[in-house]
Amino acid sequence: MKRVLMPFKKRGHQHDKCVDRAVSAAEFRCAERGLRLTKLRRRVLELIWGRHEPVKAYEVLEKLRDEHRGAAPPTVYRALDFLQKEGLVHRIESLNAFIGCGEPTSPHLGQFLICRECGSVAEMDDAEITSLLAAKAGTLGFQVDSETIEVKGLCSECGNTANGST
Amino acid sequence: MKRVLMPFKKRGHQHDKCVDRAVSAAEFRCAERGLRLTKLRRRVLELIWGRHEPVKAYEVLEKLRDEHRGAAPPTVYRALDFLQKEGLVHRIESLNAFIGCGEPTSPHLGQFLICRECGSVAEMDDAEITSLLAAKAGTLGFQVDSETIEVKGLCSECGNTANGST
DNA sequence: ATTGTAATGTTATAACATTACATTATTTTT
DNA sequence: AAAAATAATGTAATGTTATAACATTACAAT
Repeated sequence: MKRVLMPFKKRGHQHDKCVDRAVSAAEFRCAERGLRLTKLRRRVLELIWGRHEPVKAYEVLEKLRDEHRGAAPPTVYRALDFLQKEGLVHRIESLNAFIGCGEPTSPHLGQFLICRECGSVAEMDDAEITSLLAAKAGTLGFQVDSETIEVKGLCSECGNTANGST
Repeated sequence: MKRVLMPFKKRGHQHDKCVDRAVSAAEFRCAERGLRLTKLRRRVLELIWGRHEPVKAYEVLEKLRDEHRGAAPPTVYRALDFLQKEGLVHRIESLNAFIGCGEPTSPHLGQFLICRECGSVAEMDDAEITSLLAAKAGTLGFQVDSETIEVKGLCSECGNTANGST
């Protein structure tokens, strides 16, 4: 019942590590479930993990094309569908973009905090929020299946350095 | 600090009333703010209020064209931008669609409950949810500007009649 | 070897949204 | 009332995001 699946990352952190961790986790998940993390899928996952910001499908496509002639929209969207279904990436609905999942253990929906300045995203999966929302929905007789929660604002790093200090 | 801005509506309710109320509210809001609810904007608002379900921009466009030759995508999107900015309609990000605001007093973001069976939508604006979310975001040093909350599930009417009773 | 299934290739198009610039309508200023 | 300024709309083109439809290839199971 962890709450923060992916915090905001500092500029200049060792990002290779993040990508490696994500790919290893994906390999483990797929092995566990008897699924194939093909070269294509792995590469799309890496490209999504290029930054801690949402990445667009057509950006992935463009990069993919540099190394894989014949890549087309379905190539990317299929890989993304697979990765999403397995909980390895999330779609950010309000941006039409995708981001690597901070903790691809079991598929889940997260709550996303999106910085309006730097674009970075943190992922939470907070049970209190989910259950409060379910309770409130319940008062209207609504049974919740899934939730999309995307919050925009200012991350700590951008908030601190904004037109003020030092 | 009302919580339910628009409940689920029964099949067969007097929907004309809903539309009239929405248009009147819009007229009032615009008068109050010195804005022009032009014929076009009013008509787009009516078309969005055609159902208690999200309506797509190109659906509006198609209907508009029946009565207004020369309607084009910008015609619709401009009207929708205006209506959104004034808090008269909301955009449902996860559906690329729009829905009339249940209580267009002051602009706000709502929390939307979307039935997977019948497609109807209820709108809440629950301060507890908003403040819990802000508090949780705060623990990560994140300042919330705005939130997108869209929940999918089963409304009471569909839940009751689903493959079970009677 | 044959067959079944999953994955990918390929072409085309659907669906959603914006840019850019011309024109018209309305309000404000003189 | 005329001129100027502003707001709204018309129009054409284009940009962006996503899927449909069908062919082919890779891999696994028998």
